[in-house]
Amino acid sequence: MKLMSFDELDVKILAALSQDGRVRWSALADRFGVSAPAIADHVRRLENSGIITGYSVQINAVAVGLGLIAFVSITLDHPRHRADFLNYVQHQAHIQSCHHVIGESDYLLKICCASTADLERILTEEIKALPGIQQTRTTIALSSVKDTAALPIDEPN
Amino acid sequence: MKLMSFDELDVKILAALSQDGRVRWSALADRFGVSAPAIADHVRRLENSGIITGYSVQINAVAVGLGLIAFVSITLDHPRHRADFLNYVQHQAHIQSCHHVIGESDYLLKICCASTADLERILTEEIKALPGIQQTRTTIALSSVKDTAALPIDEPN
DNA sequence: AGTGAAAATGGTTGGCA
DNA sequence: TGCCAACCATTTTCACT
Repeated sequence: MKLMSFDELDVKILAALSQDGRVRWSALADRFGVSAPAIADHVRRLENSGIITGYSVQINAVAVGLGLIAFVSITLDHPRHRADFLNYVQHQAHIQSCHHVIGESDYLLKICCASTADLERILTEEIKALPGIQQTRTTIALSSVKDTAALPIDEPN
Repeated sequence: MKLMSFDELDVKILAALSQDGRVRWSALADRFGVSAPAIADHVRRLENSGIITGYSVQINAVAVGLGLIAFVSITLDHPRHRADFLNYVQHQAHIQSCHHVIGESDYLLKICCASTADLERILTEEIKALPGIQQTRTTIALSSVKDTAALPIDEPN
């Protein structure tokens, strides 16, 4: 993973791939007025430099029965419990994100699950059963106005 | 967008595409013991039924200078201002998510930006300038332990 | 639904500007 | 770095089960 400077074409490619991660190199080549191998070169470089970390599909969570989103603020009572906690977080697929935050609590988790019963199990049997959890505060989302992982990268002209 | 039941192969495909959104149909065909057209058929059906909503690239936010994440809780002082607020949220690329929540505040935003100066501008010039914002509370993320959009879909055996 | 083979499209490699 | 052209791989279509 080496340092890299990106040019305008790289930014255009990142913006385009954010919208359609399976777009053909040839389509981008036509759109940006270069050849397909040129696009492939840029993409390879973005991948090798660690700027592009992967590709994924976007799935309608409600349609697959995973429509409940909850945010859980967690305060740990001692730094000694941090490693176990982080290990737990990394291994649970229903924990979509975990941010170390500054302020009232230590960590903010976003949990994606099927139902309130499911959430209840995660909170009581998993999270509160971990060592060193001093306090949790759970906020349930009534609806998702917007929920994307896309970065604010604008396509240059 | 019609109702659809999914079988085991669909679940396998969704799990595989979550890990690699650009994987070749032929590779999935080999892995799951079916033909490439069979994979293509399933994927097309998942797309047409609205279960797959798109594909995207995963980008290292820090590497492109967008390493500051903040969570902003917002309380609106009157439902009349809701439409304007939601419209604002939809049109700002740096607002990655907005959930209508139950509890102390009305909405929880996740903001992705370049710096504290950038965040300051967003908060004071954009958000607090909107009509009907009664209260905001901002939490800055020190680090992201985990941050994925992947749904908890396990690959069946 | 799924298959297999043919036709079409797209990707990759290597020589060169 | 980028292009072109040829070669190779993949996707798509279609008749059939």
